[in-house]
Amino acid sequence: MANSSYDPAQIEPRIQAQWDAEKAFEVIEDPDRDKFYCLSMLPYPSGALHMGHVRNYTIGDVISRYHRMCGKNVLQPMGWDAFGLPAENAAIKNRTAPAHWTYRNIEHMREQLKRLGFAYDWTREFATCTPDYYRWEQLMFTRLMKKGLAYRKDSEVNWDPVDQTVLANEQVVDGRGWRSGAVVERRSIPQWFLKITNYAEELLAGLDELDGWPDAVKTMQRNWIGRSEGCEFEMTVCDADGNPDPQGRAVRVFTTRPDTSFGMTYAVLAPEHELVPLITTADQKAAVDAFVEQVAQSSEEDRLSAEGGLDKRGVFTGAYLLNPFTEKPVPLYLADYVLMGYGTGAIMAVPGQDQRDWDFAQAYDLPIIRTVQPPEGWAGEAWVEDGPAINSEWLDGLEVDEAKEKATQWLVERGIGERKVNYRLRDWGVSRQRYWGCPIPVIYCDRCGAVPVPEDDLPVVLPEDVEFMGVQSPIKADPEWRRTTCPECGAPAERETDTFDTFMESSWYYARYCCPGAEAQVDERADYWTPIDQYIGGIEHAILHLMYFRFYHKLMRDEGLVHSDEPATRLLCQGMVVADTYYREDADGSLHWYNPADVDVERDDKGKPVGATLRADGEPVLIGGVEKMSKSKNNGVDPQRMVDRYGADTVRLFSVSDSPANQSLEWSESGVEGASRFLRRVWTQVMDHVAGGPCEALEPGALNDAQQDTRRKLHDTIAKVTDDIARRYTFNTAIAAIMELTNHLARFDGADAQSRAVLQEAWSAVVRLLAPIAPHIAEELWRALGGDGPVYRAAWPEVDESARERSRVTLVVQINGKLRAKLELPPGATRDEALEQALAVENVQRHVGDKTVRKVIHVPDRLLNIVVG
RNA sequence: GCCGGAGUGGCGGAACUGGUAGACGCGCCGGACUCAAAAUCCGGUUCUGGCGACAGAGUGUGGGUUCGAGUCCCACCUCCGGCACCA
Repeated sequence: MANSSYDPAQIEPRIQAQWDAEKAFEVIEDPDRDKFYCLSMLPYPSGALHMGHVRNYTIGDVISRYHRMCGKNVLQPMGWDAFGLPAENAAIKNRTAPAHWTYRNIEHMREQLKRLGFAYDWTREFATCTPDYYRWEQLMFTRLMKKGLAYRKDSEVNWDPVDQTVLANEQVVDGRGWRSGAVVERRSIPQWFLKITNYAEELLAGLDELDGWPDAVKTMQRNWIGRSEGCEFEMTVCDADGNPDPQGRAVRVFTTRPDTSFGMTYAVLAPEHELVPLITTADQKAAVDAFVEQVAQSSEEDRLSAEGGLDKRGVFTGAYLLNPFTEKPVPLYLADYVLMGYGTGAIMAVPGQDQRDWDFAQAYDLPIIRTVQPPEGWAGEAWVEDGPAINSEWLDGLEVDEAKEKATQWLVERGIGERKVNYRLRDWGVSRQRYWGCPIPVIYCDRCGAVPVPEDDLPVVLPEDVEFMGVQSPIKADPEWRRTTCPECGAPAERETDTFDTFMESSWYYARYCCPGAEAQVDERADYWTPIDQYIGGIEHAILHLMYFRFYHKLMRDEGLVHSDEPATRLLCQGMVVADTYYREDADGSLHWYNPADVDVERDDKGKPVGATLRADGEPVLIGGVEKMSKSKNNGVDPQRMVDRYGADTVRLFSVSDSPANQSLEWSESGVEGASRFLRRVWTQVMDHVAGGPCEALEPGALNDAQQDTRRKLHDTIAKVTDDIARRYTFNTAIAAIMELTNHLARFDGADAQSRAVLQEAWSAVVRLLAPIAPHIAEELWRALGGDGPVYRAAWPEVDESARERSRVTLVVQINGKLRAKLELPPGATRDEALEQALAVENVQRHVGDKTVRKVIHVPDRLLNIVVG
């Protein structure tokens, strides 16, 4: 094999077959070794891999292979998030069953992953749409029902009145059903929820312990949970004169600013509030009914588009509430800016201290009383910052924090209210009115109500061999599937036909990988592997998936299934893959997008792009800038084509070489060629070295300067690459350092025996440093260098600190902070020695001239700054 | 509006703890090899002036701290991401 040229198409499948034969990446629990669980978020089997997958899985594979070489017992599994709406859409389009489409895609994508050489333990693979998997989440759900952590309540859905079906949000296009084109209605139907809010405090507090998670993700989750402290108190309904409601009704409000209560000039109920029909006065009934109807009609989108809330709408109920602080009545309104889903669905309004209340008060001509003194010259509207209380009787003069505390105590002591913590987080609605999902294991009996399917009757299997037309779920359309008997009373009953949100499957898959075949959701093997040591996935999952995943881990912990509090200790969110876009504009203004692979770019003589033409017709196209790879901008690059053309190692190398893992990666064909060129150079250089025959043993004490320099460079590089991969996730700088070293080795002229020994040490290290990133070529070169066993099992190179010691260091000489000279000195030079040497340099003398040296800053072995003036 | 993150050559990016700004790669320019081209190899490449040694300027803008600032502080501008009437 001496000097054959680098041919990835020939090498890579052969190496992959070898790994398969050796069962190279199959692992079992081993209590005597440190484990490392490295997990990339599992893919949805959409049909083919895209570059985002390649980048995600390459990052995971680099980390996995690195830790394996460091001697860890590494688990890196892979599977399929196989339920979901796209399968239903594809089923309609291709006239096949969703299951068939899904399994076929899995077959294809598995082959693609294998062709990329990822070190997965394929014996642990599963698809979440199989009963062997989802039966366990059905079991967990029935247990949660019994614990009261799963409950049913009415909630709104999108209803297509023509197709008579519920639509997912993605199926609503401009307020109309995607198939029927009918205007979508809001309908309230009973749905299942999991009480994630019971865990709000723990989910929030746990973030403080997750040192290995990006701050961005933790911040987003904190905001999403949205904890706020305040108090809830009651106000009695009354008339304009303060005479109490004969029925003794009262309204509870939540506020974070009890200190401002003396400035309450009105109060507001959400339009959906249960008291609305009960307390509205006869003369206001017509107006209130009209308003409630108007709000109900306006879709979610309308309410969202009125964001920022300039147009706050409302109506007077005719009723009043008695402000306990002033014992005076304030008018009670309905308004669309008060949400039923947060707090109590009712607020006290203090326009002086709340901008929304200010806006509403202006629009409805309500009085404004300031209760916090704004600073001098304040010309704004509501004042929401700190300041002394005013117009507040016994609170006057107190700062906000003191006044809050005093007002709260006052409410508590009188039994009017209590301290209360509220969360923005809502319970997790898990019902989906779709077919292709895990059936919710519930039976409805007229007598017994909603009954969980008994554990022995699980799983409730979703039929896979179905006709799917897209109008209605086949299990909803099939009365036979629904029909059953009540497990409690034996009377005829019906099954739930809704299925779970697919986030349910992806909330616990990581634990199932640990224990294939377990006769429980997970078994004790999960305690060996979890928590995940390194989790990798896109930032788009920062909130939903990563919150449900943490929640579900705690649910499993509380069922005694796992014994840690958090599912993953380190999280890396990789950046997106982006690419140039090119387009033409038609006469009618519509844009046509052209794939970067079909476009030639023209540049000026500085290399700046000045135009682009479509290769097919030679006519110009416009440059549209860099965007996330997408179908709509036609700037996607097919990984398969890249692997076919350049090989898996090149694709892997490029996908981590051009930017840090957590930043976006700009795809460029010439960059890929650069990666390919680098691998070919390494190949040629190693093979040239190997062609020189066996090397004698290295004698570190007997090396000349050039040989020592090379060893220093080598061991500096090993240290840097190790730190970059293990700690910093900066594979780009790791690769740059390896390239620098190979450039150095190419110039290292060594035909004598010790030079060849240095080169042998160096190449053997370079090949191992590259092995996590480009494992196939590394395997081949490792063998050529006479390495022991396969490179994936070889030991990660160790740093020889003695090789890094320097006989000369570069001392930078500055005059008044400006670089004027560089000195090569032995390490450890004193300030005076350095100064003497520096002043001997002509350029330094020239800049010092006859000026006085006022100060000398000396950073040993690094820098000397001479301050003159 | 609120909360994050980021602005550095022609481009992607490097500079990790306040100490040589521009590593590495791409692109571009020049050269070698070749009948020629591709591939490969060698050299150059922040801007301005100079044959050069060198000098001046330079990390979004304006201030500040410091012997020294891409890095720290203050104010502002722009872009990206998240949340969006959460009382």
